[in-house]
Parts: sequence; C-alpha cells; structure tokens
Amino acid sequence: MWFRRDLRLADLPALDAAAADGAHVVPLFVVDPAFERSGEVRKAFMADCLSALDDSMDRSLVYRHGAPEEQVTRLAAEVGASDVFVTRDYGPYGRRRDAAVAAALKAEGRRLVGVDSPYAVQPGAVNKADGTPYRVFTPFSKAWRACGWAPPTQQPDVEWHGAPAVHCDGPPPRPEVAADLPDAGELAAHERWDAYLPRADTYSDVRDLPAVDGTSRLSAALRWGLLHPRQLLAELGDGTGHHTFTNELGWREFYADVLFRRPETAWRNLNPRMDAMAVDMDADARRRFERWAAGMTGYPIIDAGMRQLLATGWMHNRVRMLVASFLVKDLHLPWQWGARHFMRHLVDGDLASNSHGWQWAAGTGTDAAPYFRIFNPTTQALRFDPDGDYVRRWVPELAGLRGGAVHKPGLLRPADYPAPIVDHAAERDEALARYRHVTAGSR
DNA sequence: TTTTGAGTTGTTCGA
DNA sequence: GTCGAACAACTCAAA
Repeated sequence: MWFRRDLRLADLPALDAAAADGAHVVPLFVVDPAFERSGEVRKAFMADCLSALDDSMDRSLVYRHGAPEEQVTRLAAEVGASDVFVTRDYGPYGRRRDAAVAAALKAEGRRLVGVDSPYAVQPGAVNKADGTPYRVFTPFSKAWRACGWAPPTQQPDVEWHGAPAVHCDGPPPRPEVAADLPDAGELAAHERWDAYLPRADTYSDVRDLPAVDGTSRLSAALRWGLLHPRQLLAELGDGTGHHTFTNELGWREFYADVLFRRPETAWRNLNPRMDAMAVDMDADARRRFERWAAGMTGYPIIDAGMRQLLATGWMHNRVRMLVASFLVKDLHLPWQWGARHFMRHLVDGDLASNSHGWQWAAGTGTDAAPYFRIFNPTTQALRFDPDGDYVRRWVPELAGLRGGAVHKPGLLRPADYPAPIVDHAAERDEALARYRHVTAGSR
C-alpha cells in the first residue's frame, strides 16, 4: 500500500483492496524530491500527519527517499509484492508519476492498482447529456449530487507487523516552524469534524465572517486525506447550512474535474481570450508583490489576511477572495504569482482548488466572476469584519483603533503601519480600462 | 429548434 | 437614504 495524499486508515478503499483475503500489507511512503518545492509549513504538517499515520499502524510505515518509479519498484521487489495499491491521483504531476511507476512495475511483472479517488465522485465522471463537461458550477453541482456516493467503509482489520523487516529510510525532515498548525492525523481530523458537525447548521450564516470560528477548518485534513469527503457527506443533511457546506465540497470536486480535463490550466488561463490582459511584471510590480506577500499594503483587511497566512498556514476564505482580487485588480499582477505564494504557504494548498480559485478571482477561469466585479477592500472589511476584531488580531500596529475604524486608519494611522500602497478607486478604473482593452481587441 | 433566464461570493452611479 | 440599473460575455437548462 503506497500512501500519497490519503494519510488515513479508515474508509480507504485502496487499503481495503490491498488487505483483502488477509493479504500481508507493507505500507510505504515515498519522500519524493518533488516535495522540496513545498513551503516549510506544508512540510511540517505532512511530517506530523505521517508520524500519526505511522503510530496508527504500530510504526510499520516504510519510508523511502527518492524518485517514486525507482523506490516503489525496488520495495515491491524486496518484499515480493505482486500488486502495489494506491488511491488514484488525478492531478497533472500525480498522473505523470503514476504512469511512470506503473510502467516500471509492469516491466517486472507487477501491477500498480489504482482504487478510488480523493473525491466523492471521481473527476471526469460528471458530464452533460451530450457527454461534454460542465463549465458552470450550479448545473455541475446538480449533476454531481445526482451521481451519489458510496457510504464510508470501516477501518480494515489489518495485522501490522511493527518495525519493518525491510530497510527503512527516516521520515521526511520536519522543519521547525513558528506557525500554529492544525492538529495532525486522522484521529484529530475526526475529532474536529465531530465537534463541528453540531454547528454546521450555522455555516451559511457565519462562514463569511473571518473573526468568527464559523467553519470546519477541515481543508488541510481533506487535502492530506486524513478523512474522505464521503465521511462528511454521509452525515450532512438538507438544511440550509448543511446544503451550503455540501456545495463547498462540490466546488472542490468541480475544480478537480476541471483540472483533470485541462491539466495545463494549473498555471495557464482557462479562457485564452484573457491572455491579452495586460499585467505588470517589471521591477515595480515585484516590489508591489513583496508588499502584498508580507502584509504591508496599507489596506488593513488585506494585510491581516496575508499575515494570518504566514503565521498559521491558513487564511479565511472570504479574505482569500479579497487578497486575490487585490493582487489582480488593484496591483495588476499575474494571478500565478499569488497562486504560487498560496501553494507555498497554505497547509491546505490543493493545486486544483488553488489554481481555479485564483482563476475565478482573476476572471480567467471556469464560471469566472465578471471582471467588473471588483472587491472594494474597505467596503468588504466593514461588511464582514464590522467590529474590526479580525484585523486587530493580525495587525497589532492597529490594535489601538476601536471597532470598524480599524479598517480606515486615515489620519489615525500609527507610524509603524504603512500608508496604502495604491489608491483603490484609481486602480479599479485602471483594471476596468485594461479589461475594456481586451474585450475591444477581440471584437 | 429556438428562446429565455439564470448564473457563489460586487460596486458605483444616478434617480 | 434607498433602490434599480449598468457594468460583458458566455454557458447551460428549461420552457
């Protein structure tokens, strides 16, 4: 059983298949050199989840460092495995990697057996009546719900054998990070869900308020497969809050489906007409990006979000939209710069959701926001953080400003907090002018 | 087959 | 102060 982004034992059909008929299961995790590109916070969380997984199987997990097509093949030969079981990966890198591993195994008479997916409905399965994919979320979500999903399975009764009989490299290095990470591991994820579910009926009312603990905070658990969305869907009902929560899981599956069908859109515009949009990439653009990334734009809600990201590896969804809109429409930078920063720092960073969330904000993607829908960071802050508590938590320089006044420091701006780096009204006009240029050029 | 209306997350302007 | 229109262009499903 080769674990990748499914670091759990319960409701894991690939493990069920591996352990069928009492077969001896050797659990493997390959520390792929590709992980080197990850940010420190992501590496730390992954290492913690692996440690918890290893604990849950009596420290049987075999670590191997290196290219998967070599390491998987070598271990399979060492233990005489006829089959290597995996949960299928639908991402661009994972598909290439798995094709290479499958070919290497096949050359030695072994099989790579893909089972299940990280989704309730596997990417590629939801189609319109004519067989083509949906490009708008709402009709997708109706068809997705109509597909239905299997109930979760119980944890299989696998007999783990303790310390591996074969050579085992050490676990991946666990960087020391200042970030306040979520509790790692399958058990912690289930405890979080059990604690959240009784409050899920309030989801649609409070999910947009970044100062409130009004969401499940299970995004990282879903990303690393500490639990499967089936396990959540099985317990969600039809009330407004539960329906909205289910829709958010649907968005995750929608974007996985889009990326599966169009893998190049991880970093390229889905809508090629938007390739003509003028974006800034000069030295001043890089300077503006650095200010954005550091949380020093002078717009309090933007800076609070960017600092929350650096401090915790997570950012509230409403604020993700605001900082994304700000990067694209106020700073006129390529959405890919922001997407890359998010992937480096988010513990829940998922290529499909991240890239297409950014493309939604940038107006380049599937079912994209109309380009003229430009968030006003101050208006949004006053609406969704009316008491200013979120900003004061993450921007201590502004702690002396009371209530919503924290969103408009103006003349009360402390000396250690920056003045706004751009004027929103002027940059809004600039963004609309650039957009008009694109649409005029295509007529 | 064609038409029609709706579509995650908004803002501004003018009546 | 409130309210509706305008801001683009295209997809999709139902009528």
